[in-house]
Amino acid sequence: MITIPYPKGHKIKVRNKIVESAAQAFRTNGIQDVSVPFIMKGAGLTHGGFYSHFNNKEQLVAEACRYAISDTIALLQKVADEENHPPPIHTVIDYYLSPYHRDNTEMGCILPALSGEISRSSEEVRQVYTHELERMIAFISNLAEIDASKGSALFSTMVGSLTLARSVNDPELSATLLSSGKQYAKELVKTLT
Amino acid sequence: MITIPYPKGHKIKVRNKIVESAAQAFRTNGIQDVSVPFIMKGAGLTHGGFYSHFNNKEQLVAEACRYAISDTIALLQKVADEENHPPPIHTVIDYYLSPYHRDNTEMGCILPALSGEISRSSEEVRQVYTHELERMIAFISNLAEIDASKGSALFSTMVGSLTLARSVNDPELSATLLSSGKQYAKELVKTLT
DNA sequence: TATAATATATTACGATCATCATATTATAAA
DNA sequence: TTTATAATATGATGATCGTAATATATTATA
Repeated sequence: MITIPYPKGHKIKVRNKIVESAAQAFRTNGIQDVSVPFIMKGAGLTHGGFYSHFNNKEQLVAEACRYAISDTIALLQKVADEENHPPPIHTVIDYYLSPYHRDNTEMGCILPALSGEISRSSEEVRQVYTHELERMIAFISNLAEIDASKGSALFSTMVGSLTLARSVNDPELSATLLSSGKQYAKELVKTLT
Repeated sequence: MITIPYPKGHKIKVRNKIVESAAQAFRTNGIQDVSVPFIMKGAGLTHGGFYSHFNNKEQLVAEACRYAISDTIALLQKVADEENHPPPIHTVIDYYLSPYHRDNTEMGCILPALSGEISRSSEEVRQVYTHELERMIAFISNLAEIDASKGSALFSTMVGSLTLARSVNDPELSATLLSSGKQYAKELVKTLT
């Protein structure tokens, strides 16, 4: 009676591809600068089918943010597990404030790229963003073995340094922002009460 | 022979009003979300005359950034001069990471609001932005009596804390981001080498 | 193979954008 | 008061956006 015209799970897979495409595009070009047709093309589709997957662009923004931040936490966890010599939090700080992470925004943390725009987004999007940021701060605090208050200051330093390092034109200033951010972040972990 | 139909300095005054209108609008709503007609309306004009003042929107963005950051440095200088009891840098940190500054973006520092978008702007805009950020870091370093490297870490912490505090939905987390940012920024000034 | 149902593509709509061409207004000088 | 011209307004253009309606393509089942 009931026929299933496409393979089971097909739509979910396509939907995930759209979210992945959006997450990558948003990190590179912001939210407002990325159009629905562009996102759909990135997922190998045309724009028409978009609204059979999402109610509107805002809903996709929320899902893409959740996906991107979860993805970054998982990546940082992997980075922390890789090296055993320095404290794991040092490895994560070094990665987060590396030239590689600065220069490859499409694969990197979404927070420095989008926090400004998120402040002006819908409550739905901010709700998701808040929850994921809480998870990120918990992850960082746990890794550094500090409380959440200190952890939020640590992560703020990391985000601020990366944000500014990406915004400037001068390679030397950008390098200074990264390295001084690294140094202070590490000292913050052990020095401050 | 040569007649001057409008009062001397009239056009410059109007041009400045456009830049002020843009600076305020960009801080509140970002660059891409603010249209030329909207900016012109904010200056009491219609959109048509825009291109007799500026070659394009990008040029206005650069000028508005320069204006806004200079304006903020001047404001912070005033804040520093107001109170004499605590070290001036503490007064500035307290102001920068206050709920008032977080909640009144249209009058506040442009850097947390726009750094993400600036990363994806033209070289012309990034050039101006870089120069003004250098001035800001010099101002902060001088006020805190620390070197520019440490000053850039300090300012990164301030920017990161304010950016994240503005992006989240939860008042408690936002307050934590502000207060822990304040605390560690102050400790950074005196503690770290 | 034919059918039914669903996923995707094509096309269209109204809005808004940056930009530009042209018309109108305002005012200093004659 | 008239005139010349700079400053501003009006209106238009082509592009692109988010969104929706409709047509086509796809494939598990009968």
